[in-house]
Amino acid sequence: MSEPHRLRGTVVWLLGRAAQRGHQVVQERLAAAGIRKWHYAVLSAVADFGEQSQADIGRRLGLDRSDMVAVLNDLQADGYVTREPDPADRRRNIVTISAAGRTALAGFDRLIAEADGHLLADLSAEDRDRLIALLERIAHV
Amino acid sequence: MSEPHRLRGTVVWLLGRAAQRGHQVVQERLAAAGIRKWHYAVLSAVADFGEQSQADIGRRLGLDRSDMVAVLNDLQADGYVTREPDPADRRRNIVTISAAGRTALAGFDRLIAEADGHLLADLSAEDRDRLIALLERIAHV
DNA sequence: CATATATCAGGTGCACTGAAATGA
DNA sequence: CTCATTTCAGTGAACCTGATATAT
Repeated sequence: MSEPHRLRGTVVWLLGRAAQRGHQVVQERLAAAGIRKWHYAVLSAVADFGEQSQADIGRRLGLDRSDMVAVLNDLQADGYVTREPDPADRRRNIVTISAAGRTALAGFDRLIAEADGHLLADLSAEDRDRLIALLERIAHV
Repeated sequence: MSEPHRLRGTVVWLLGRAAQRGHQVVQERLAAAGIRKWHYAVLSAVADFGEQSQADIGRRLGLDRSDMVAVLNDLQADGYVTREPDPADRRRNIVTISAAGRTALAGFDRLIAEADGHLLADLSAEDRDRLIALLERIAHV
């Protein structure tokens, strides 16, 4: 039950399959925590970079402005972030992580680390570093 | 405009970004040819392995039975494949590539090779081999 | 009876576009 | 007036499930 030789030879195909498996591994863990991958990414950005506008977060992560609204609606409903208009520029919403958000994020971190470990179970530490270095050169960074 | 440190450290995230970029590079080329990635994959499978049922192709590629129907509808409408009931087992459709399908596939091959080359432009031949080897160990293969 | 195939209907997450309202 | 931000409405591709008709 092997793949066509054309597909086995293409990196894009292989990359897609690997990423799909990675996504599954992550998703099944995050789903148990009630979130999806973009919730984790946005919450991480808010935690790392402090108060910032939605547009800033979106540009950092490569998340569309439209999807950002939906993700923040969820995070806000869960009490993980707050949205307040920026007094200095009232077009903007300042997004801030809450105490509950930090606590939840710590739990999500463990799930992500577990997913990463599971995905890379067969690779040595050197292989993981090599893979990361190669992917960074492809992902445009 | 950097990423959160949590995301930069996770392979799943990086893998997803790299695959997304790869998908874009492929998609914009295949779209110009009027197909999508699964059309190429299915056509490749039919070309490589000869006449076979839809279910066989789907299992080879990891394509859902439901989406397979839609892809084959398109390929058949384009005259790239034929679907005929198997006389030996009339539940099955025998899928066969046509002459036009082979001609089109040769063109698609060039597009995919170009996309792969573009995606891996910064990598040496050794790096590409290393990347392929590492991805195969992740993709489960 | 159980199993396999092809098909259809539909749901969800994701990437993306267009337009509107508000404000700098 | 131009531009940026947020929000809403909606599209398309990918992934997946359930149900049905048909044949083994």
